[in-house]
Amino acid sequence: MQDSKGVDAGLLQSRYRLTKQRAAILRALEDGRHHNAETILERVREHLPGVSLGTIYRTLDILRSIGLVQVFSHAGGAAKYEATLEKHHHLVCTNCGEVVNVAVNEALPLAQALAQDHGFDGVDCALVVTGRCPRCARPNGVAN
Amino acid sequence: MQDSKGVDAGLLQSRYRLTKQRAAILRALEDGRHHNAETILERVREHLPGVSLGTIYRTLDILRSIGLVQVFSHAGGAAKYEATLEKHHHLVCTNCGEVVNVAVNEALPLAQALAQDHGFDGVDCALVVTGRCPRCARPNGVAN
DNA sequence: CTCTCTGCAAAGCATTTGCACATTG
DNA sequence: CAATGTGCAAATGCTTTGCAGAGAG
Repeated sequence: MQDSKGVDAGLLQSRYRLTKQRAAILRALEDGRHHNAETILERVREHLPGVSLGTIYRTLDILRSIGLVQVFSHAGGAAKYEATLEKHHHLVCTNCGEVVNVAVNEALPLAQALAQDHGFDGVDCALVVTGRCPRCARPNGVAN
Repeated sequence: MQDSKGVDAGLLQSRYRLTKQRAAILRALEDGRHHNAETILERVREHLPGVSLGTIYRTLDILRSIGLVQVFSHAGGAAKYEATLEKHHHLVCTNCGEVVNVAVNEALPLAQALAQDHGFDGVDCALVVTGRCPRCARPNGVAN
């Protein structure tokens, strides 16, 4: 909880209030992993039993809009949310939507240069590599 | 239509039949741009009026599962589908889901190395950079 | 003749939204 | 007390799926 100050900072700087629900949602994302709305609700309810799913979604959308959270959606499944903590890369399975974090060992100015060239505001976690995760990878054109 | 042979090749090599519906869907994606299922349906119906939306989704999922199509999903909107034509990068807006293609000027062995290290089967279009597109980019923490 | 594919329509489900009340500054 | 946030529940809309008939090999 000592570095939750750091996590909360972004919200405090924004035009949004830091309510106890929002703080709890940020706390639920502090493990740096990827959770869907349902899982986040469970984790938040451990501390705040009354919270509703609508609030989870509304808050996650706010956090996303101010860049504190990244979203990974894939067809036919719930989106996965991750707090923007430290700079790192992602491996996303094009089949099942699995997301794996990869530590950054070297700078990647190329990605940011690309983004800038097209007027994009780059975020911290800039690089996403898509492919088949080991579980989904199959020798040939075998479905799913 | 002369390079549709190339597009169709992947399907022919798979265990799936190359029906006229599937060929039409591939043709609808030949422009290399990003379309949602509804738009693809419209384009396909110009040639095959009877096609249903269910077939579009079923086919797109097959194409995705054999690597012929890439999907970009974002919360609160329809997924966008793109044929895997030439190697290129993507800029994805974390706010509105806008996808912009970026030509590849230099090789990116780093991304593929990352994927391999984690047992991922890399696909052709490997690099996705997430950020705010020019329309969504705002000076400060202003929502949406 | 068997297996695969398609159209249709219904179902499923994640996400969004309206509204009344609570909370915050 | 004015503005923002929340809970609840209903609505929305994309996507999936079951089934019967059509089509392909």
